[in-house]
Amino acid sequence: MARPREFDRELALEGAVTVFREQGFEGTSTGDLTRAMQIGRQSLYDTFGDKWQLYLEALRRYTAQETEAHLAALRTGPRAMDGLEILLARVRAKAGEACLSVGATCEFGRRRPELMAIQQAGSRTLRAALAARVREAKAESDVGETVDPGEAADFLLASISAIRIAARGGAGAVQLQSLAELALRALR
Amino acid sequence: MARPREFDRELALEGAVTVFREQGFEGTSTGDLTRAMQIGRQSLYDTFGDKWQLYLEALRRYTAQETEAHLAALRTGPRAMDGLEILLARVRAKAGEACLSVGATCEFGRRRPELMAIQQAGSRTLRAALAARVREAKAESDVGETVDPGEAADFLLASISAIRIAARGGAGAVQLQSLAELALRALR
DNA sequence: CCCATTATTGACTTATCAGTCCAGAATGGG
DNA sequence: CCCATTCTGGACTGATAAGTCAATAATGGG
Repeated sequence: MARPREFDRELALEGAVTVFREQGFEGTSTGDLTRAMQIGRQSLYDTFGDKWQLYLEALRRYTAQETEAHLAALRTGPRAMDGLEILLARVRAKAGEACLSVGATCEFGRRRPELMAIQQAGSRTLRAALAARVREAKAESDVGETVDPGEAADFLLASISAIRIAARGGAGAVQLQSLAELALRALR
Repeated sequence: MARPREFDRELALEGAVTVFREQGFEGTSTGDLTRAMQIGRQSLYDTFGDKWQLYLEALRRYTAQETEAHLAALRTGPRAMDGLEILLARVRAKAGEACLSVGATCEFGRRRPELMAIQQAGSRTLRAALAARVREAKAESDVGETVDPGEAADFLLASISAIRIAARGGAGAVQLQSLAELALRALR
């Protein structure tokens, strides 16, 4: 048999995610990547194809993990509104590191269909879960009757981005909290 | 006397702003710049220093213009709340082109002090004007009594970014409108 | 009309980038 | 213990990047 690879593929990918989050695609060199991933240049190309494929895979991984974490937070009870609050609390707590999804959107806009597809796959399920939770919260009278759950879901997704950008721009924990509070206030 | 320059400095700068907005700093080559600015390579370096200096000046110009436009919208009456609505309407209408400020924040975070300084200079005056207007709207009972004007101002700034990111990600006019409506609803 | 001065143009330099090649090292089934 | 296979690391390549240089063109005060 052949020599087994010395590095952990998932661990390496995680390293790539970290660099791409901080520096974006264009701002990251293959040297940055091999250093962060702790693998050799050739291993990178053998394992992931090229820089762009690696970026796509990093985004896929990031999106999947992030979506999962959001869904888990959202499930928190007892009331649906608790889930929404916990979700935003998590976003605030993790806002110190840049969001790869926001970064990708800023960097490429709608120019890369493959990118759009990955983004939308993640946001669709999240949006649906958010809308469902808003509907519950409405039934529990924590959300106003005139609020459309779909619109609210989009608004919450946008608010998550807003909190993350604010953090990247230097907003402190207190400010992020008031952003989250006001976002939820919009649903009352 | 010497030969006068053949191009309009301000017009050239506007061209630079356009490219940087769409492609970011790292994503823009000097070739992209000279093409968009309609000037020669040497003229670019003679007039603006280097790519980074040009980026800073583009951001300064963009921020100044954008701040001015926001302030003008904000002044609209008769009620203070009208100013806020008009401001967000303008943001929605212009969201087709990327925001250079959001782009800079995503691309560089808090890594470049010069960049931070330019950003903050613009957002300080805008934040103050927003807070003042919220205070007025409060007096006119269009904004809830428990709302802190400073926090509301930060929230509105964040919402502006959110609308722009949503648009860059492909959100349509209808969706942007509901985002703006919900943002204002938070102040009620 | 001349010439000091500045603008323009395109060729040039140096560095870095993404991606490839190759030689050597490690593995484990036979 | 051998060797087909696969991994690894460093040297290499071609392209493109930012930034400079030098030769030429245009201007207008003297």
